[in-house]
Amino acid sequence: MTEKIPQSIRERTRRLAQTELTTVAQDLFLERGYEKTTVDEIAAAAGMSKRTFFRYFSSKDDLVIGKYDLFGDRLAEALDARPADEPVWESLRRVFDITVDYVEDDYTRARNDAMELIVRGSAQLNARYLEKMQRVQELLVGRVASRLPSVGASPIDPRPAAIVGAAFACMQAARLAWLESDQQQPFAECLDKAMETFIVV
Amino acid sequence: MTEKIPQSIRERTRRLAQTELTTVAQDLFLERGYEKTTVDEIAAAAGMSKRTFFRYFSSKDDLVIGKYDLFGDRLAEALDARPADEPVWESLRRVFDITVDYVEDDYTRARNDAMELIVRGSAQLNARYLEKMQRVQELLVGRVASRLPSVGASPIDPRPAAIVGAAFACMQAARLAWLESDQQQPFAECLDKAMETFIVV
DNA sequence: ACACTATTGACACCCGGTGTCATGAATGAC
DNA sequence: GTCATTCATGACACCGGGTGTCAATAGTGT
Repeated sequence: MTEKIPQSIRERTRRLAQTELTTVAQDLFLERGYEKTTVDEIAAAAGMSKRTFFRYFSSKDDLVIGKYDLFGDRLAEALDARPADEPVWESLRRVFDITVDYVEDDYTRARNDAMELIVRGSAQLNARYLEKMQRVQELLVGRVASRLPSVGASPIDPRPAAIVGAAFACMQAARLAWLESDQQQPFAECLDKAMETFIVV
Repeated sequence: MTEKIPQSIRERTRRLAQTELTTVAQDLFLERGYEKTTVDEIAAAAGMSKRTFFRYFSSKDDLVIGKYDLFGDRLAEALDARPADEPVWESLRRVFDITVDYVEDDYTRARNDAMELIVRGSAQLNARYLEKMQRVQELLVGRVASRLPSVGASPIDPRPAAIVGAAFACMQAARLAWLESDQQQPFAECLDKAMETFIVV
């Protein structure tokens, strides 16, 4: 009876080490930039060896953008929770409320924005980020397809992927506009404005 | 009178070496995959040293996706050539005719498709590809913004980026659908179907 | 106290990428 | 034709991200 919860102590210390590592790394990134900070330095600053760092994160990129792996699942879950007869575009907008809450949350905001800048500041990292987002989109495409009035004729329908991709494009655009406007108006409004540009047939 | 054309012999041999390198590399990539092929191997197969390889391509990725740098300029140029009073969505569709021609060209098709598979087969490469495409999009956003009936009120308008992003999402979706349907119907039809899903306000 | 297991660091190694330098070939001037 | 310049090349050493291996050690259960 030493293990009440499936992942206990070991797992918990692991999480601790990871968060410690990320905070230390963030400071270094903000200080001298992502690419000019070596894994050796991060590891040393956290009091461990490079080899051990790679036991906590599969890569240097993963330290920054690894968290987006859960993001996809959360979106998929949220989409499943929407009523089946709701127009897809509306469903997607509601699903993005997850992002809205996350982005507008005062508590995590400062750190998020910092990370956002780090990601945009490195081509390497930005590339990885976009790839992750593509993976996230793939999780949604199937679900959108099943909600679409299928036109049996066409062999493979490009529309589900187009709709999901367009929705993500709106979110990216909204996020960028929001960041560049110094958050004058709520992010939700930016997103609404972007998504209202399109009427989905 | 040894130099009729601004870039002659030197530049020409350079191009030759580059194409030689790419064909050799493609063969190796198709044989054992992108990531399992080292730059040393590519260079050796082309009869040169690794150091020389990097004088022809700035990176291993660049050998595969470097060509997309020109792509952005061509799209921007094509967009500039569209009538100013044409609806943007229509303009973008017409601009994408460049891609349509390229994709459907029988001569380059086999090689393109091979490259496409290589790119999709490597997370690393795919990430870089997406990043390049984002850069391409950035070239178009400003132009779209200037064509949009501007609503002076909003500080920074998310719509231009959203529109361009959505258009690219349509192109990606169409390309994927076309590839997966074994090119039964023309690519242009896939693209039309994807883009007709949206009405841009 | 003992055995077992997970974590760690040290080390060697691979690969992508860069700086440096000496060699050598093509080019141009005389 | 000779000489000097210029550019491409290869060899080499190096950096940083990432992995495999192994021995030492710490934590845990009995």
